[in-house]
Amino acid sequence: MFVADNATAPVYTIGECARRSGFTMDTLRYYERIGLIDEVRRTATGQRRFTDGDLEWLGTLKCLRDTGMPVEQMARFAALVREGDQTIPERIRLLEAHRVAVDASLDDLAAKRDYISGKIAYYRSV
Amino acid sequence: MFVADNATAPVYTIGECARRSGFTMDTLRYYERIGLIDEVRRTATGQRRFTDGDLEWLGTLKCLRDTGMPVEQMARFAALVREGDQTIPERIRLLEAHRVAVDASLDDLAAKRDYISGKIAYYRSV
DNA sequence: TTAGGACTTGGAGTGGACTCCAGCGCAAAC
DNA sequence: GTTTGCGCTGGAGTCCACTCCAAGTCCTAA
Repeated sequence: MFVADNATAPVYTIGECARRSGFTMDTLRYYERIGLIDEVRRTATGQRRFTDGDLEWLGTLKCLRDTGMPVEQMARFAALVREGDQTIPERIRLLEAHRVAVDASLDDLAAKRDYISGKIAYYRSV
Repeated sequence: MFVADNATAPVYTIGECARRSGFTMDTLRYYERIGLIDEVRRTATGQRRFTDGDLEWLGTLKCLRDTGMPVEQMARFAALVREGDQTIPERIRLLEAHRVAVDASLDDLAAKRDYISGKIAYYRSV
């Protein structure tokens, strides 16, 4: 399920990977440079080839990023993943702390949405 | 209800206003400079004195800002408010468009929170 | 085989939203 | 009445997260 046959697994150019992941090509290269993505495999001539595994990881990164996690914290998470299974408890702690933050921002956002609705209703009543 | 007696209405220093509004003093001055806040009243020696009315407006700005509205769009909203009641229909349009955006980001955030929860559950199961 | 698009690099540049600073005047608490 | 601290200005600086660039190489479809 997670480990595809390398010989036949589809690989993606950076353009295709950008299309599929929702990041730009520049962002993908940037993320690789700062260590958010492991060294991406290359063709003999040096072009990047992303795998489905890379895409899955990028999906996780997208989720963390879009929920407001700073790049630096994502980098710490990426480092933990690289270190192996013994870091799973710490990864859990990190994700739980993040979930708490996301929940708080959901609550805050919902309250503010209601405030905006109230404002609209007020303007309509004028 | 909205128009207090100016002679006795409480006024706030910029520090107090910062504490109450949730913006920093620097941000308040910055917002005034770029026209997000009307010219704030001053003491004879030039110090700012914010009123409850200012604070109410700052509450609206905080709400818009915290829900992701760019400063430039808030400035357009502020300009509409300054122009008077005939701009109310346009203000409604602006706020409704913003509410749609906020709703979308609420949905997105909730979905991503669930993804994170799933990730945590997965790590726990390992 | 060749045209045109996709990809490479390191480094510089951008945009948004603040945030800080120096050097000063004013306030208010003891 | 002085010290401690708050506030003033204009302009420069910062931070984050990209984003763009030039000059070159590579890939693919006709």
